[in-house]
Amino acid sequence: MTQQNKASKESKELEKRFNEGFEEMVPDQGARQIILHATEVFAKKGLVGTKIKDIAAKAGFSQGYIYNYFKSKDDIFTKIVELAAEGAGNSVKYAAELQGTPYERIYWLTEAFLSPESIAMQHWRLIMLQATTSEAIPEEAKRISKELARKPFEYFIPMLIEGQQAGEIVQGDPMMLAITYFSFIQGLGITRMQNGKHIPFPPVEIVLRFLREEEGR
Amino acid sequence: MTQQNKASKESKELEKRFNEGFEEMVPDQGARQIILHATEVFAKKGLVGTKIKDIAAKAGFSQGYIYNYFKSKDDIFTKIVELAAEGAGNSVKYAAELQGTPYERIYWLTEAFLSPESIAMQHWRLIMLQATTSEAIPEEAKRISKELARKPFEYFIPMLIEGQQAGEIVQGDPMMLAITYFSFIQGLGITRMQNGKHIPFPPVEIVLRFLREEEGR
DNA sequence: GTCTATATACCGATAGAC
DNA sequence: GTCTATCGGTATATAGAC
Repeated sequence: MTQQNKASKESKELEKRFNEGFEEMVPDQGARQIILHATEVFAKKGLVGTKIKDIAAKAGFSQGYIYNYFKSKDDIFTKIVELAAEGAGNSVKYAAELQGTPYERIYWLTEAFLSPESIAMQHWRLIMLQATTSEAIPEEAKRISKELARKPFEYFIPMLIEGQQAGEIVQGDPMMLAITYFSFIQGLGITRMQNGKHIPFPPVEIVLRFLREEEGR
Repeated sequence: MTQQNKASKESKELEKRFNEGFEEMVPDQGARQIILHATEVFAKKGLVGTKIKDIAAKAGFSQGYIYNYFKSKDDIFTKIVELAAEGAGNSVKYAAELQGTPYERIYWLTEAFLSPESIAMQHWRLIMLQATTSEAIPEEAKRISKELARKPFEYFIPMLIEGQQAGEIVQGDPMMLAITYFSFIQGLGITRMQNGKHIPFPPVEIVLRFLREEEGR
């Protein structure tokens, strides 16, 4: 009766992939802790609205101690942007490598993206959003987000083309369809963040209907 | 060949409606000027990232002079949130009143929302986004945005239901479909803001496919 | 009317104490 | 290792000059 109660094991795997590489990219345990807390605060208050004190308080440190791990607030933010962009790319890459038809793989990916459980993913997304829309952002962070934002497309578009050839995906410019897809996902993610888990939310089938080749044609 | 080159006259009318009431709600000419410029800066830098100096410079005033029109930065921001929320409601309301089938009216509305010409509308939307996602926002602004955010739904949902009865719109919980619709629009609007006019963008037909009742069923 | 100058406060980053 | 104290810079809002 209700929407997707149990996520497929594939989508759960994808969620995990999103965070893979975190340990390697940030070897220090304390730094990871700070990043986790900082992500939450940045997502809610923005870069400028976030005070080092806020992050320190959440992480259980004093204000000054943060500077033993990072040399500036911008530094923390930039690192998070890097991790988030990397993670998004990895999810799509892994989805592309799964066993299944193109539509099935896109289905699992969508399921992972929209899962209400993956709060972390929603936070990353809000930070990426700031990195790409706001001007009050360190140049380095903008550069990274621009550079890495292409990765998801690189892996997604071949899946679309494959699906078009198999007659599963609607015809049309694959780049345009990919842009539409990620815009949709972004919009739904934001709605999730704004309203929490308990509003009516579309099942994956509805979200992907714009991509689906109609059987009756 | 390319996507919607000429917008329908209906959608242009809707864009205008978005700004209607601006003069009445902000009678003072100088205040309107400041709001227009402030909207742009807030959209790009966020509330905290925006300095009164930025707004003043754009409006051609000295920093201190702004305070002859508004008593604080929060005051300006809150006013903008109010105007934006009101405008969004008015667009949908007017769309619901147009002559045409439910699907046609939703089509025109979507056209208006996605028009690359209506930069102002995209700016309003980014500010509404901040008002609803950020914690570093005056309480009053949050209250207003929460209260007025329901208006678009009030006018949109009856159109959906009418369309369902006419067999134009897919079956399913109208609230869920409306949430999906506005999420989609929001996501596409953000993509527009991030990338400008010159990336591949879906025509309205593609965007609305998830709402369309399939003929072949 | 509009600008300049300033008081007040806050925050980021450093340096030094324990 | 972790915290406290502080310096310097910057922004808001006001008050007074022209």
